[in-house]
Amino acid sequence: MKILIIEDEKELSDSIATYLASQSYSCDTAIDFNEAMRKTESLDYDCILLDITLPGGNGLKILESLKENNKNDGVLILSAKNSLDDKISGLNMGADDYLAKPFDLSELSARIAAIIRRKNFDGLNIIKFHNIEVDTQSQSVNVNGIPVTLTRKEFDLLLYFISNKKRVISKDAIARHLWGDEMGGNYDFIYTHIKNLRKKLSDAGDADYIKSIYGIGYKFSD
Amino acid sequence: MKILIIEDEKELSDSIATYLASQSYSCDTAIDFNEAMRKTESLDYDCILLDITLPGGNGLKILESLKENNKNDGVLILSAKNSLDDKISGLNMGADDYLAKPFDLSELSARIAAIIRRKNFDGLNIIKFHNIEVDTQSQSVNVNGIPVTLTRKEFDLLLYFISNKKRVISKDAIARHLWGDEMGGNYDFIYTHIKNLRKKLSDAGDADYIKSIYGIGYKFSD
DNA sequence: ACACAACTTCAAAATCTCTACAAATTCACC
DNA sequence: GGTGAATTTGTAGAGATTTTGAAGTTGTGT
Repeated sequence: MKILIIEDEKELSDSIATYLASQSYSCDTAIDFNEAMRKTESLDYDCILLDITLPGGNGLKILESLKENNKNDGVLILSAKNSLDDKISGLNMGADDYLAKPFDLSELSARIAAIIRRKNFDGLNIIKFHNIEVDTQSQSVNVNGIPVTLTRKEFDLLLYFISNKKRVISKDAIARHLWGDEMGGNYDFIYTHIKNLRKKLSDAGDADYIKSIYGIGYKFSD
Repeated sequence: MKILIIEDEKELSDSIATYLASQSYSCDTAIDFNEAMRKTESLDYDCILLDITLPGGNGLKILESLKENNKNDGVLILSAKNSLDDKISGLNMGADDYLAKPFDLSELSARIAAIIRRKNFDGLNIIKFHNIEVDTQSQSVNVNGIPVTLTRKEFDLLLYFISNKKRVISKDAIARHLWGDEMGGNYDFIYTHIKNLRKKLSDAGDADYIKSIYGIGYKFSD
């Protein structure tokens, strides 16, 4: 799960990132308006932590732009202002939740989990594709009723494929989704994880739904 | 056994918590709608005491959300209103029992015990998994007919595993179930208790049903 | 206050996963 | 078909997680 922390107080931002990393989220950070716009435009996040008061522009603009572009990243607003006004305008603009500073990291994490749950699965935890069932809560996968144990990266990969099924996904998008945006143009680990995932799925009697698109990436479909 | 007390009168909430703690339940509290939603979403309780009239939202909404998410926490409704209406709508929505304020703490405790008994064991006190028999009343365990004495944490752990058999359980879920939600990201005690539990079970001639899921948690199955 | 049991903390060893690199294969284009 | 680039596959070492044994702390009953 990828999270973007938009927050200008570097210390706070770092401590959030460290904590969320320990909860096995991968985090990017943005410290001003421009960096935030750049990252939200080019990448998809499962959840964005958005500080309203930001150098270079109002944080609500970022929210607005997300909605205009039909992105459906979850948004959790962080703000020192505990004013009802901010809360209301944020939620009206489509933010998913609001948290006033200062807050507990454990509370933050609980709310992020709630947002991601709601956003992705409409209250359900099981996503299916043909004979593959992915339970996002228990992080378990069944194929033809047979339980298949995947490693974390394999699970993330399969989940990403399934939630983008029938669409072509670039290796770059996969890389950024699973590892964040700081990585050279080396896709060796994608190749390896895909190989392992393919093997585990086919061992469970599955057709190979992971189609390679030469020069571009992959597509998950039948 | 974990109990959540959703009640905005802090004094009442505290006295319930103190009393139940003396009966060796572990209690969390929530004083308004949002806190209650957060805790019921992220944690599993054996029984939830639910005050209907709550700042921030109607308590019945919480009940509704529990049912939608297929949680099976037991629910005991507390309300000052002794009106038939409230009682009926609560029970219709799947609450397990109803208690009008003011009430005796001893009566409350008796009803909680009844709910937990019903919920977990359908009137029976013995849960089985293959050659393991867990008697929840006497807190005793038999493996292949041989009595095995477990400590309380070990017993809780085994009970949690058995009642969630064949599902992957995150270390986090285990931690929250056995210790509540205030704990850092340290799982050393889980490791130790699992080690001890495994040893006692295998000493009694059991296969190791406790499977480790690397990076996630455990699964109790064959 | 004492003894005993239960629980937690700590650190090492064992195990598993991820990444990096290299060889073999496949693909698109000529 | 030949060629170079891209992908697949195999393997080993680095890194992270879990297991384990043991020591330290807390709690309970007498």
